[in-house]
Amino acid sequence: MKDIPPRYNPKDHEESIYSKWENSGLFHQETDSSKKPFTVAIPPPNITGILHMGHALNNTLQDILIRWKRMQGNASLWVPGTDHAGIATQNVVERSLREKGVTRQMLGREKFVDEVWKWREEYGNTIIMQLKRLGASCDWERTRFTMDKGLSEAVLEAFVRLYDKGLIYRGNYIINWCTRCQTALSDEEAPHKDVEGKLYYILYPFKESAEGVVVATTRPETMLGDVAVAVNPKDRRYKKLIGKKLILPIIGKEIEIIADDFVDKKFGTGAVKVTPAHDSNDFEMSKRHGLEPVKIMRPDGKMNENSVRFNGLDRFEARRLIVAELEEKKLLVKIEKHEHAVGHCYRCNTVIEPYLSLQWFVKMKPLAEPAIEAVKSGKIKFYPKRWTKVYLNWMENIKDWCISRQIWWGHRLPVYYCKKCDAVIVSKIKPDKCASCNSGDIYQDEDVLDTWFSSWLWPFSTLGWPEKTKDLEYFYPTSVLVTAPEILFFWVARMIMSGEEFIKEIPFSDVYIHGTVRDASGKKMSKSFGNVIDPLDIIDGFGADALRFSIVSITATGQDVFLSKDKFEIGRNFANKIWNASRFVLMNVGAQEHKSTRAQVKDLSIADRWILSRLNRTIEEATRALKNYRFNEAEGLIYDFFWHDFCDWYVEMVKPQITGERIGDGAQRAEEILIDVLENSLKLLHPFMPFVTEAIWQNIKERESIMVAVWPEADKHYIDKKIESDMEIAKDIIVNIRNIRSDMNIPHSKKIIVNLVPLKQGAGSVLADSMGYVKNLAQLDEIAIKDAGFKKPKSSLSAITENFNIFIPLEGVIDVEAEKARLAKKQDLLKQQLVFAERKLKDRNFMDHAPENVVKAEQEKAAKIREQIDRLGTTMKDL
RNA sequence: GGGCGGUUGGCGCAGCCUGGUUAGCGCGCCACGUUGACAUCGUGGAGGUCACUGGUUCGAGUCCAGUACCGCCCACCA
Repeated sequence: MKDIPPRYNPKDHEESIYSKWENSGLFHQETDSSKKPFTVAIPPPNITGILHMGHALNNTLQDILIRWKRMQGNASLWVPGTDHAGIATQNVVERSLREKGVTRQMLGREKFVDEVWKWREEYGNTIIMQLKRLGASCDWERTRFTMDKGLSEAVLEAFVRLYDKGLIYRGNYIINWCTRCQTALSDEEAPHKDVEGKLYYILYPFKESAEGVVVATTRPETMLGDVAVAVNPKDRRYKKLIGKKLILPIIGKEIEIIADDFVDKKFGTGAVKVTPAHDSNDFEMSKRHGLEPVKIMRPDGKMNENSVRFNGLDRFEARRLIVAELEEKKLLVKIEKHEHAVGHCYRCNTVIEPYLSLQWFVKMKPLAEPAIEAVKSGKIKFYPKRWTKVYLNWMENIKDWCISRQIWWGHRLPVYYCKKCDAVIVSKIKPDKCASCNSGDIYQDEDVLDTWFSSWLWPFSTLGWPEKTKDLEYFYPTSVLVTAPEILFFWVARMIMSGEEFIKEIPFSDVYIHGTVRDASGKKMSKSFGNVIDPLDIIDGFGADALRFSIVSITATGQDVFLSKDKFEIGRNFANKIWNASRFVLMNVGAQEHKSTRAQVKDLSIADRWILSRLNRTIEEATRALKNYRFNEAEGLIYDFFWHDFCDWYVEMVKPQITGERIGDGAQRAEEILIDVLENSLKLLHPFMPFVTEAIWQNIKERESIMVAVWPEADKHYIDKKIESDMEIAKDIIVNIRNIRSDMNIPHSKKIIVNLVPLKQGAGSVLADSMGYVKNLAQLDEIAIKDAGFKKPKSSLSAITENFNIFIPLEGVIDVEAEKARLAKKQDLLKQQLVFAERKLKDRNFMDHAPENVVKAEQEKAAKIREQIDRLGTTMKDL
């Protein structure tokens, strides 16, 4: 047979195997009416992204499903692609321009966008290349990008349809404003973080007297934009003050005390300053009371002309100075420490400013209804199902979605305005003239859409929508979405809404949500923490299969994953084990043609029947686990079977037949079964460890790829509980004998004799078939089953199992007298230890003063020593 | 404020959905081993009152209720 090195070196195989796969076209999937489709749309990574462990986990799981289904004979399609990631990408390109001393404003919109495209040509496919190293079997011919022509078309179509339905509107509202990115953000893009802040109590004096009302605020600088002070109408303290006038400090403006139910009597002083342009509650209040908002800040976070002498100062600097000024004027009553949640930009972590601004929104309630129903009715299922509640809770409290962004990289809103009459025209293409006044002076809205406005169309836009394509017809809805919990609201929920809205059909029936990848201490892996384990380093050092296997092995359904580098040794070692077990099989039996016809069950040995039972049980259970997205369970079952059943036991059992004398026709059958079990194991392993299984497969069958081998089906009549438990009896005896050998230091080369006395009716005949294996694996000279009257021979050790009493005469095997002496010496030593321990336990001083647990430990120690002494005593008597 | 997850040998985790042999796995530890697949290995061993309290049950690591600690997510009390 071929020369197979005794170590699996991933570097020798991965690259060539992957390019073979790519060239073979096996990743590509066309519509095929003879097959059932299985479709997965990749969560498109950002073009700025580089592969991290989260991606590695996410894509490994998808690849497992895709490869498994492909082997099961489905038309298995994995649609890959990338996301243009508006703000993130714009930031990255701006940063690299800045290094050359260029700002985007210097370039102007058009040139800047050109720069971004150039950047994306150069770096935007990095992550795609990295996915290939992981072994991802995506249909690369179908790679999509959210800014592609087709997908952009889908975005415009979606916008126009929603607008025509009245589900998109424009308006002045308080939105989340990032002063660094200088754009509006959706609520999801401005996650709240707990911050240790301060609560400032400020006196607003009455118009007529130095007395006044104290208000509490966390953002004192916003007082410059105050238009009122509000109290709860039921608050006795303030009831009679309602309608009175106050003088707004610093500004000197007159403001009124108003009454509003929103105000919480118990918080702060029960009086709240009203700043409609910089707080959403205040904005709502101002609408109720007909108050005009006053903006005091510019988009860059600096104070504006309404801020009198603070004009031009940064908001936090202004805060500091205003507090100082209030203190000086004795208007600052007190400052309290105050922990509260503050929004932060999800891209740059800048503190979000609630900001009054004219933006575009999607009305979400009508879209949410069918999406809620889809999950409630069970049409869409979450795995694990606890996410259902999280999803429903969010959907039922959904708020309108701010979709306009004040950046340049992205899909420009298909909205046009007439310069002459201010008419708003929403259209996929620029209209020639205004529909209402016929003017040709028309310009397009400057804003672009939220990145997620294109991603939410992903499951169908990638299949050609809005065109009615064959692909869409055949592959949609997709089968399962595999994703991380972080983007449940951003993406998963919105895709369900868009699917229902635009296709009238759910985008996927299953949502598998895996855990977050964290480091060993539980922190999220991120570049800024410096705790990143680079998947490519792991692939270089351990191999892609090792990375895949290990990351799945430590992923219980939906649990977070705690990673450290040494975990990848599990996968590397296993890949090597697979390689070497295969090497053994191929070197010994590979030369002959594998016959698929199996011998009749009755002709098989007990070992053969046992391994076939275990194999078929494993096939059955692993397949069921995969069906339920229990990846680590499936993998664990296959691992245990392959390593602990096949390698540890079966291979060892048949070794003498294979490598030795080849007695009888058992050898031939064992060879057939060896290769059969090996092939089936490789198939089971392939979705998890594609490279090593393919490398071995190519050694067995030169042409065909294991990718398209048929996934094994469990043949139930091989599954035999009786055989399995019979084998356990034999294994138990072997382990007990080995145990005695180990205890007595009997070398492997020393053959011994064993007598078995059955303890149960029929135990002897059950064992009859496996006597040979016991003899062989326990290195025995002779093994005999004796009857119940059998007398324990002199100088022998015994062990009791459930079914047998095992006697091993040791006369002539070891020097009995010397062994007795050795054990006696050991016993003496223990006895001495016991004396010390007991002395301690009788020591008044110790017993009275030592802590309870120490005393207990001491007692346990003594008990253990006593037990050991007894055991040695029995052994010595037996000898 | 609401919701969710975790707590199992020295360490990292399965097992809980579907209650029932002796609670598994990997690492680490101890002893032995170069028996022609594999030292990225083999054989054997030590090590666990399954966080706590109560309940359901013939039987609970597994189901129910509560407590404690750790972690995550959501939320406009300024």
